[in-house]
Amino acid sequence: MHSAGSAFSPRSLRAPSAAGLKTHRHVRVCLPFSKPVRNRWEGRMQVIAAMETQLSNGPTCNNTAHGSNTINNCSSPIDSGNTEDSKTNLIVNYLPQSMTQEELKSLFGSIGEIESCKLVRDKITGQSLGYGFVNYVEPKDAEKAINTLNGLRLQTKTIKVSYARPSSASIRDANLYVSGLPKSMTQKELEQLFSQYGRIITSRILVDQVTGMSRGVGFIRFDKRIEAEEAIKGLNGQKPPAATEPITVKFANNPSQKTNQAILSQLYHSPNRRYPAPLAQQAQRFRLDNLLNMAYGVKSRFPPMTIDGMTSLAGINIPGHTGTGWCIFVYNLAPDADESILWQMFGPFGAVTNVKVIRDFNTNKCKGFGFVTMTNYDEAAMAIASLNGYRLGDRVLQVSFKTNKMHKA
DNA sequence: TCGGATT
Repeated sequence: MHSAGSAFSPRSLRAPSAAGLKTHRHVRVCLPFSKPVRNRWEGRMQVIAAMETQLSNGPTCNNTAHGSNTINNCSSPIDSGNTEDSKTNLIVNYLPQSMTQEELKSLFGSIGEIESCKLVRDKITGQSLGYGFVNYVEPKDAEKAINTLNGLRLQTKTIKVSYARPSSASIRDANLYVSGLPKSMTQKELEQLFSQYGRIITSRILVDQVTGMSRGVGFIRFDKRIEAEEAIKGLNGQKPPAATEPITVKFANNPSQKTNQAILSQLYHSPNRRYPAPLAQQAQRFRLDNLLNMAYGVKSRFPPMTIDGMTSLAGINIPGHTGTGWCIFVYNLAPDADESILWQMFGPFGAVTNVKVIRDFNTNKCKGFGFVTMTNYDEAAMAIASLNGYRLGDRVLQVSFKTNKMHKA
């Protein structure tokens, strides 16, 4: 966030460092004084100022890292001896979702002449996938771009600029999703665990945005797909050293899938939707109950605009409320229930952002319950009031806001 | 009978 009247904050730039890559994350920018260089900085600042003004603070979107440097990359003799790697082609990761190819070119063009520039987009939706490629004419400019733009803060993102690996089929689908990690495990320990299977390109442990604590899940991108396959064979279901629970290792979802799902969900809920869901008419029947509920003040009990402030400032717990919406517990689902039934049941009531059927790890059958996240309180309340007691097949569902208490004896 | 977590 920047103050009014100064769209550009110098602290969001990393200063160029004589030492090179890694030492200047918190160093203030010092403007060089020679005229051509100074103009470059000014040009870059204008671009960034324009972007920071133009790009609203929207929700953070998925990015994909395909680069060539791990975070604690120590340039090894093996790497530097590789003459096949391009010295002009860069991959830029963690771009703000709304940044266009033109803005990318403008930003990197302030360093030197660009041979080509490509922002990678989702094939179907055209949405940015948050990364792109910049190929310079001169290797010197590529190096300079890494030194001056890697780590640049744009919006809520810190961009990563590194040499791109040569495009190849063998490096595709080499990204792993890891869950069940001990909360105490560090990124370094995660890399140590996986490095026995190959060269790690990127690694990450996701953290809770409020507490900063590990969420026990993360990503490992290997250089080669076969390395990732071997890591799954070797580590999935295994206990890391000193861990009490086994970890799950599988191929990561494509980040564009979630975007597509969200878009489909939005289409589904658009006012112009022509074809109602199979259960919509049945759900409609319950809206009378909803009116009664509203008359009893269900909606006004938690004025939506104040919920976030209440929970964040006072730290109080409201059943079902999470940072991203209202979580609903659905009980008495059949063993063969799947996510689509939850979409069908809850979709007609409003914005559904997530559904989940909880399955047994071994049998993959539904354990009898699931969760639905809805954005708006009143729609979630309506769904609960309507669907609690709903007869699905030969089962009567129980639907309520999710609580924290465990019901196992 | 109240999870998993998808950068």
